Amino acid sequence: MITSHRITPIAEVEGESVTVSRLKAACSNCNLRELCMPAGISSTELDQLDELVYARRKVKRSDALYRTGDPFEALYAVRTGFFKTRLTFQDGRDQVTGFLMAGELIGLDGIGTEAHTVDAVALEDSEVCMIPYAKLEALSGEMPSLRTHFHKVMSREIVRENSVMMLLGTMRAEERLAAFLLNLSQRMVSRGYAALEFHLRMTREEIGSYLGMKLETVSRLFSRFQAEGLIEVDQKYVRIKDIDGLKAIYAHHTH
Amino acid sequence: MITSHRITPIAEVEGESVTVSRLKAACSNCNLRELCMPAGISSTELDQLDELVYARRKVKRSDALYRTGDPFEALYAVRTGFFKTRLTFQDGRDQVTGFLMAGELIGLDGIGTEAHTVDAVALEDSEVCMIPYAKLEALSGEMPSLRTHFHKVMSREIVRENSVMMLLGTMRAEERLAAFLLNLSQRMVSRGYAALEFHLRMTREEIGSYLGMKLETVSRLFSRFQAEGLIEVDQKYVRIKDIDGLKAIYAHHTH
DNA sequence: CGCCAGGTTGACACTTTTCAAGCCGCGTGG
DNA sequence: CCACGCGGCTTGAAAAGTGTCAACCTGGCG
Repeated sequence: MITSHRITPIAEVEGESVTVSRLKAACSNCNLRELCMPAGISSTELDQLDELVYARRKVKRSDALYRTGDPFEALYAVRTGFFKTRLTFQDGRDQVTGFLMAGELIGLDGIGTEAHTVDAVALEDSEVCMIPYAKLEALSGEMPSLRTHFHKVMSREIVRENSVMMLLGTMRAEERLAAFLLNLSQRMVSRGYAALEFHLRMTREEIGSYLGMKLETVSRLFSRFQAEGLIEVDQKYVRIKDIDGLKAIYAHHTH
Repeated sequence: MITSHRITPIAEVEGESVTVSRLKAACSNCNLRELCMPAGISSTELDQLDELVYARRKVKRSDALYRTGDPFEALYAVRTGFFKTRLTFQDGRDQVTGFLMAGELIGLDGIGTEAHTVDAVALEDSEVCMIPYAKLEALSGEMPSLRTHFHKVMSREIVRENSVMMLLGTMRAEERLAAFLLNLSQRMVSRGYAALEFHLRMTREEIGSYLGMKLETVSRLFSRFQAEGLIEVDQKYVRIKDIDGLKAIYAHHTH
């Protein structure tokens, strides 16, 4: 068990303003605990978890939390802000593989090869809790509830990606965009934000990249959804006016 | 620790011929060990692993190893044969999310919700090793090397799915099919089979489903690849004649 | 104040799907 | 043993959906 917390320099990324603070991150006080950590955990276990979270780190908008090829050291839980993960193909094409908000875990891609396979980029000024992976491995040996929870988190990521595959493989552009808006809305709700009104943190191009379409198609669809009275859009601002209408597009499958 | 191996009935799936045999599956003797299990494991640890694999199970062609909604009990390592996993959407559309061959692990989708979220279907008469998940959880508490290995396997599955997302999101049909053939070829090689000649275990429709295109498109592309001298196709038989040509299609990105 | 990234919209091109017809090969049953 | 049926595959022609290219707009920031 670690009793004195050493402050050591962490991953200095050239040319970027990365701040690491030892604030004693304290899962035990964190209001994201429900999202982030195993439910029904005992208070002694919670103390152990507090050992796990090494430090917080601030990441400025458009800076990378890590990059493809970086050695894998830690997982990160988003405290505040918004990230995307981006996979770059050998010929330079890239694709957004995920958008991450508060309480979600970034970095699972690195475990398998001990190096990151995607870039994680902040879409707004953000803060993460850093979870050194070696500690997580060790602690999960002693703490079955943590282990089980961690496995569930990974499995759910696999399942999420399955449904993205289905989205990309079988759905039309309008269905994908409806699914995307509904998914965002739902995640806002579970964080206590308004369900039907939000600011997009990403550009049309990033949305399109995630959904496998061009930015022009995204833009046209926003316009069309608005014309049909489903939503109200003004640049990054979106208000869902007819959620059932969106659900119908997403699921009803006119064919 | 379990010393006497009880033979209890396992998941009786109605109307399907599922055979479970207690053959003392014995990872220690298994020629798939390199694929399936952590490298550099000690022999005492290997004995522990043998405890983990509860039984083998035969699955006939077109039967399901498990179905969406089935309670999650175990992971399965493919011993022989070939499987697909299939995700079904609420409106009935479905998509193949993976093809699995010997040494690969099926069932990770179930951990997160304790119920399976896809169907796993044998594409030929197959046999799997059953790994009860509760045992894996428990044993991974005691055995760091197993724990680490398991986490890597899950992470690699996430990474694999990332690259399928890229395939579906950014590549054209011909690029996807080339990527598919190259991937199959590579996996054959790592199992000691011929790299450039194989029998497809899946239909055009299943390939198309996995790659997000219609079976007619798959068929046309096979014909075109053949006409261009890249491959030789006769129904399920495929021979790669110009692997560099395929790689060029996959990666070169004519645009 | 002017630039520029990000967004919108139109016209047209291209890829892939859809629909349709026909072929092949294999297993089943007469 | 052969005929039949049927799933799986191939191919063509037309339609639909999305991408490409281009012009223009807007708002924020240096």
